[in-house]
This record gives sequence, C-alpha cells and structure tokens, in this order.
Amino acid sequence: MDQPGDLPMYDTSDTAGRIIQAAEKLFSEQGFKETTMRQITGLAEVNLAAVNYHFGSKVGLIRSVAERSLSPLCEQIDKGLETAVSGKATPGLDQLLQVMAGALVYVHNHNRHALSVLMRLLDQAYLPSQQDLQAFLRERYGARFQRYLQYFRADAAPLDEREFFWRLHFLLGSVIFTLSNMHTLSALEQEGQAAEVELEQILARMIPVISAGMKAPVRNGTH
Amino acid sequence: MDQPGDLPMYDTSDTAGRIIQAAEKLFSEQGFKETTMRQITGLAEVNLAAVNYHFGSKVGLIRSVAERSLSPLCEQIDKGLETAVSGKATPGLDQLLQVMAGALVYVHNHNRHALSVLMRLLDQAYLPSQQDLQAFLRERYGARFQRYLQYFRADAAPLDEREFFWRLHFLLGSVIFTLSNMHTLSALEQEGQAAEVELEQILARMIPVISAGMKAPVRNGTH
Amino acid sequence: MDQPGDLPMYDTSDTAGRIIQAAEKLFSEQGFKETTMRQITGLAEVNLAAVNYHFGSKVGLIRSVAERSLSPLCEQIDKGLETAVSGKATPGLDQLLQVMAGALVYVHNHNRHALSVLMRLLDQAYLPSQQDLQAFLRERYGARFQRYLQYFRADAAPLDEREFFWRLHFLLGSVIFTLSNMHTLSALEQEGQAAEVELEQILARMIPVISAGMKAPVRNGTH
Amino acid sequence: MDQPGDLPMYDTSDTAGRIIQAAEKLFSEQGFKETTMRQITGLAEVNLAAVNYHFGSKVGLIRSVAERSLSPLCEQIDKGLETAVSGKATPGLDQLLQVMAGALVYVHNHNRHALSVLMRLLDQAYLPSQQDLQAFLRERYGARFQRYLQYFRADAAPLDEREFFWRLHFLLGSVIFTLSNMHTLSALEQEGQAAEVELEQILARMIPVISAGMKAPVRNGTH
DNA sequence: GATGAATGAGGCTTCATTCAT
DNA sequence: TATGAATGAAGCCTCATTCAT
Repeated sequence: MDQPGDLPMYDTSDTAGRIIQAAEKLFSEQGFKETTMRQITGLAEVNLAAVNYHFGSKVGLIRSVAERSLSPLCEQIDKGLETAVSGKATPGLDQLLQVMAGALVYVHNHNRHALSVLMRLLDQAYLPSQQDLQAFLRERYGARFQRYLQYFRADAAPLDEREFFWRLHFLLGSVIFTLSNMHTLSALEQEGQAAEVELEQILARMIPVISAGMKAPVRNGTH
Repeated sequence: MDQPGDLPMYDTSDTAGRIIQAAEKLFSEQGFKETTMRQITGLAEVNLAAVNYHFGSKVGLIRSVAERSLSPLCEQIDKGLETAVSGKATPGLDQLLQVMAGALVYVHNHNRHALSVLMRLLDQAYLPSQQDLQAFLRERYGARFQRYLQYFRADAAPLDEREFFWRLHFLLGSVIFTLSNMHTLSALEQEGQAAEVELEQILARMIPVISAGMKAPVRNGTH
Repeated sequence: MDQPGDLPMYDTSDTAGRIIQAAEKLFSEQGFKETTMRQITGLAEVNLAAVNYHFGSKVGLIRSVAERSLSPLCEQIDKGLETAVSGKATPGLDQLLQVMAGALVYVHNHNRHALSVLMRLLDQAYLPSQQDLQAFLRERYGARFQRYLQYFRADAAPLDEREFFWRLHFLLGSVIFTLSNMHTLSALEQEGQAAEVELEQILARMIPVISAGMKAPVRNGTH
Repeated sequence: MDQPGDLPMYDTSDTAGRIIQAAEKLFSEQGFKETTMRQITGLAEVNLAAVNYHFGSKVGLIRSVAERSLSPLCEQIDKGLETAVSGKATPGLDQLLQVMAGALVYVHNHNRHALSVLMRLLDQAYLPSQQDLQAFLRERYGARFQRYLQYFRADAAPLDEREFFWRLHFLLGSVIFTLSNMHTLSALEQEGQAAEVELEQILARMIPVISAGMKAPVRNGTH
C-alpha cells in the first residue's frame, strides 16, 4: 500500500519532513494562529529559520501541510469515482459516501493528524477574512472537487438548488467538525483513555446519518 | 419583548456595550486570536485600555461575550422545555429541536453576531489545548445543558450509548458549522448579494435533516 | 529667535523627542539602513516598541525626522524669498544662494544633526529603488521647492534647459555631499579635534564656488 | 584596448565574474546594505554560498568590486599624469581634470556600473562609522591618490590650505553625487526614456563648472 | 471612569555565513 | 569547485497589558 510516489512519507531524518510532522500535530491540537514557529521548530528539533528556508513562511508551511493531505485525498476520490462510475450510469449517494470514506481512510492511514488539520483549514476557509485561503483552495482543488460534487448533486436531483446547497453544508459541517475534533471526540468517548482513533468506525457511524439527512423529507412551506 | 433583565441590550453610548458589539462583529468575522484589541477598540471608538478596564483581559472579554449569548440561550431553552414538558410525559425529538430553534432565534433577533461567535467558541472548546475554556463552559453551563441533553437522550433510547454520543456530535457539528458561518453561507447562497441572514429559514431547513439523521437506521456490524 | 511654534524643540523628557534626537544622531553617523531600532531606542533610553508606538514604523520615523527639518527649511526659504522679491523684480543668483544659506543656518542652529540627515535622505532619493521616498518628497515638498527653483532658473536664463539641469545637479551634489558629511569634513579639517561645525563658515566658502560654477562659460560643442 | 592585465574582463561563464557583475548592478541601484547576498546570487544565477567561497564575505565582495574599478582608474590617472607632466613643468587645473575625465571614461567604457558603485563607496567612506573602509582605501590607494592631489594643490597655490581643502571637497561632492546617480540623472534628463549614459557628455559639462568653481574669487572676511 | 503613553514578551522573517557533501 | 541545507543572530513589528494622570 505504500508504494513510492503514492503518498509522500515523511523521513524523520529529513528537516522538512520533521517540520511538517510537528506542524501537523500542533496545528491539529491548537489551531494555526495559536501555533508559533518556535513551537513547531522546537518540537521538530530544527532551527527556527528552517521553516522559512523550506516553506518560505508560516503561510507557506500551512499550505504545504494542506497540499500533502489534499492532493492524495483528491487522487483517491478520483480513483474511487472511476471505479464507481464504470459499468453503472451514475453512482448513488451511498456509493459516493463510500468513495469519500475510502479516500479519507487512505489519507488517515498515512498520517494520523493530516485529516484533522485539513478539516480545520476548510473550516477557516469559511471566514470572510480568509479570502486568500479561499482563492488558494479554489485554484488548486476547485475543479477537482466540482466533479465529485456533480455526482452528489445528480443523486439529490429532487431537491431544488437552494435546498441542496444548505443540506450539503449541513452535512459538510458534520464532517468538518467531526474530523477536526476526531481525537478529542475519541478521547471523550473512551472516557479519557488515550487510544488511536479508529476512523473507519467513526465513518461507519456517520455515513448512515449523513445519508438519512440528505434524503430527509423537505419541510413544507420552505420556499 | 425587551423587558429589562431579559437580554441585555447594549447601549451604544456605553463604553462596555460598544466594546462588546465591536468584539462580536470582529470575532465573528475573523476568529478570536486573529482579532486584536486594537481592532476592537478602534471599531468601538474607545480607548485601548478600556477593554482591560472593563473586562480585565481579552479572555475576560471573550467570556463576557459568550455569557451574553449563552445565558439568554439557556434561559430560553429552559423556558421552552417547561412548556414542552407540561402535560406530556417527555418531549419528542422534533419538539426538542423546536425548543432549541426557538432559543436560537430569540438570541439571534437581539444580536446578529451573537450566535456566530458563540458557535465559534464552542468549536474552540473541542481543542485539546483549550482546557480552561472547557472548564469555564462546564462550570457555568454544564448542568443546565445536561438537562436538555437528557430529554434528547431519552428520545433516542433505542441507540446504545456510543451511537448516541457520535450522532449527537455529528449533528452538533452541523449546527456549530452552519451557525458559525451563517453569514458566509447566506452570502454564498445569494451569490454575493449582501442580505440579512434569515435564521428561521436556515433552521427550518436544518431541523428535518437533523431529525432524519438522528433517526437513521444503525448500520449493522458497528459494535 | 526661538519663539514657540517656530520650530519644534525636542523636549528631552519627551519620549518621542528623545527618539527623534537619537535617530538623527545615528542616521547622521551611520546611515538609515545601518541604524537599527535597537540602537535608536538604546541611545534614547526608551522601550524598543516606543518607536512603533509613536512613529508607526522605522520608515515613519525616518519621514518624521525628515519633516522636522524640511518643513522649517521650506518655511525659511519662503520667508527669505518674500524679502528678496519685495521691491526688486527678481532676485539674482547670489541673493538666492543667500536665502538658501540663511534657511540652512536657521535649521542647523536648532538641531546640529538635522541637515546632515536631511541631505542623506535627499541623496537616497536618487536611488532607482527608492520610488516611495521620491513620491513622498515630491508630494510633500515638490511644489514648494519648484517656486525656489523657478527663480534659480530665471537667473540662469542664458543656459539652455539641459545645461541648466546638469549644472543644478552638479551643484546640488556639492551641497548634499558637503552637508551630509559636515561633521566628518569639519573633523578632517581640524585634524581630529572635535569641534562644533561652523556651518556659516562652510557656506561662506561654498557660495562663491557654486556661484562661479553656475556662471561658468559653456564649453563649445556641447549640444 | 583590452590587453590582459589592463582591466579584467568578466567572463560571463565564470562564477566569480558573474557575481561581480550582478553585484555591481545591484549595488549601483540599491546601495550596499540594501543589496542582499540572495539578490546578488539570484541575479548571477549562482549558488548562494559562492560569494563566500570566492570573496570570503560580503565585505570582501564589496572590496573586490571596488578594486576592479579603482585599480584601473588609478593606473589610467598615472598614465595620464605622465603624459601631462612630460615636457611641461606642471600640469594646469584643466589638464588635470582632463586626465581624470579620461580615466573615468576608460573605466566606464569597460563597465557601465563600475563608476556608480565606486562613487557610492567613496561616499560611504565619509561616514564616521566606516573606519574600516577608510583604512582600506587609504592603505590601498592613498599614496597613489596623493600624487594626483599634489598637482591639484600646486595649481591652486594662491588658496590657503583650508580654502583648498573645502573647495576640493565641494567639487569632489559634485563628482561623487553626479557619478553615483549617473543613471538616475540621465533618465531624468531624458524624461524617462531609457538610454545609455553618455559619460563623456556629462563630464564635458562638468569640467568647466568645476574649473570655474576652483578658480572662484575667495570671499573676503573668511579667515 | 477613562485615557494616552509606555512596556516586556514574543511574533514572523531575513540576514550573512558555514558545513557536509 | 561548487552546492543545497542548515544555522545563530538579528532584523522590524505587534501583542496584550499596565500605569500615571
């Protein structure tokens, strides 16, 4: 599963890799702004200037961290879509959710903080003050994400445009919140016992909920 | 509807009130850490030192902002629960959601940024690094929230403890994400046209989705 | 001669004033880029952040320093011009140089580093990379300086436009270089003995040289 | 005209040469401190460490740049002086200026940024904080320059020591300022049209001015 | 109550330089 | 010779906070 070129593995002896790892952990636990360069380089045991040398700036580091998750995530979604599409005309909702879940699990298996950081970043992107981030994501991943979304939309054809828009975001919110706080929630569930997050378990619980939410009857009188 | 003591109205001529209002707007648009005291006092057109004078510290301000939303929110929930409980044995899920929606609308009608900030704070509270905030919320509002939660749990009796825990958070995620980003989402939906957020509309769309999610069949094999 | 409002005297007990004074001394001795905020605040015995508080940034400080010299200089030139113009039709070259000399002496008498720093700034303004500085000077002082220049041009009427342009800059170069390095030159002249610069002496020597340079015969064959 | 040893031509394929060329351009446009090693090596398209490898340090590079101009300049002045001295007893002022002009033109023809950088360096040497630079120039070129200066002094015999000192620096200021800012002034004169600097033109205009300045009557009463 | 000034800590970034290869 | 990586020092600036008035 770990073929070279598949997903970049971070060599612990490599400065850039250690920075990425430290950053992921801290971003995931504290947020982006709350995490300082000193914390990152301290945890990574590298020189403070190394971040700027390798990533240009803190923002550059954040984006590198994002790309290292988003790229394989998109790739896996694409792969999954191809499989799902072949033969059948269009994939159904549950199949689409399975594709997404597969991609998420894939990324998570390579890096236990990656999803959490990624979701935190997506959350931030909804802040009105983060237009640069919005532009970055749209430029880099907008087109690829649209493809997935189209199938999603097709399945929910009975819904009008606005209802679809809102339901999509309600359920996106579920995903972003749950995966952002994956570790906290797992710890809460197991009453403080530290344990590796079993993402597959979580997704197995979440998919029926999302599926049902998407298919919920539309309330009368909502114009 | 605006009886004294009900929900504090912020006197625009009052320094503390103007700070609160400015802070809510900025926290809502930028986040807590991203918002500086200078921005707040600049927007409020008050002296920089006034925040510390009136609220002790930035954290104190954040908590004051939170309390001004959370207190009336809890009060309204309690009121709603009383009404719902009277006569009938236990309120059902949809009734409980209606209670919550009513409380949210009530708070929103008094202050268009309050909910957004509140939800952002709840989101933060799930960060492992924010134990102080967690403690604060638990101390102040934990007990009151438990009561609401009990009814919620009662309605979902068929679910085992863990399934309930996760579903609760999936759907809490929906609410937190949606209301945090209320203004952004409204703007997106209306394609850039600035318009007041119609919270009731949003909730009317959200409740059926949450309700359906809560009632979704449990996937076999999830132990 | 020191009427209030005439030229701002820097109160030694005033933080901003002490910063200005320290900055002038260091800028004069080392140049702008070579002088650090720590050196300035160290010499002024104020907090490092005080510069940013009072002047916004290092560039802001540099411009404040410049304005404190340029404003009274322009004022004095204007006053001198009025006196020179009254009665006679147009002032001659030597009269114009006397006006300038008077203004320079006036500024120098209030602050022994002011001219040196100012001239260093003017020198910098000729760097292609300093377009912001050029714009700043043009906006703030361009118009006022043009007036003086017109009289200068009028006196040198026989010269064609280009010859005038170059001679103006040759002689401006003399002034900028001499006054930039006023203290070094004075020290050199007096063989290392530290002594207050006698600007009037220097200008008394310079004016005949400049005057003669301006009136020099034009070399044949220069088209 | 390009005999080996005469003036080093910089081989574009040679790392050290490319660094020198890039440095000259950038020093000329921005100043020494303002120009970073990264800019230099970036423009030269060589490795960042190459400067330290070839020149030891940034200061070493600056001095190398200076020497590559100063050495041929001094050589040419010496040559010119020999020609001027042969036959006649002592060369006159205008002849001395022609010698200097010839040497300057010679250097400029080999490298269009060399003079500008050199003059900028001479300017810096008058800063009290640049005693190292002063020592360097004195050691390396002091003696050779004194010879030229003696003839200069001889021609101005009627002037007392101090008057000579000051006039020398007034006019040195003209030269340093004009040639430092050669490109900016040329661009200004031609109203923004980019054009190669015609140094001979500039010098042809400057020499009569300097000559006249040197010969100006001494103002009475200057002791 | 309210304020303008001041401050110490710490933010990110950039610098010239060095080192291992 | 040449280089990509790494580094310690220092750069400017911003932060929340405090204090005297």
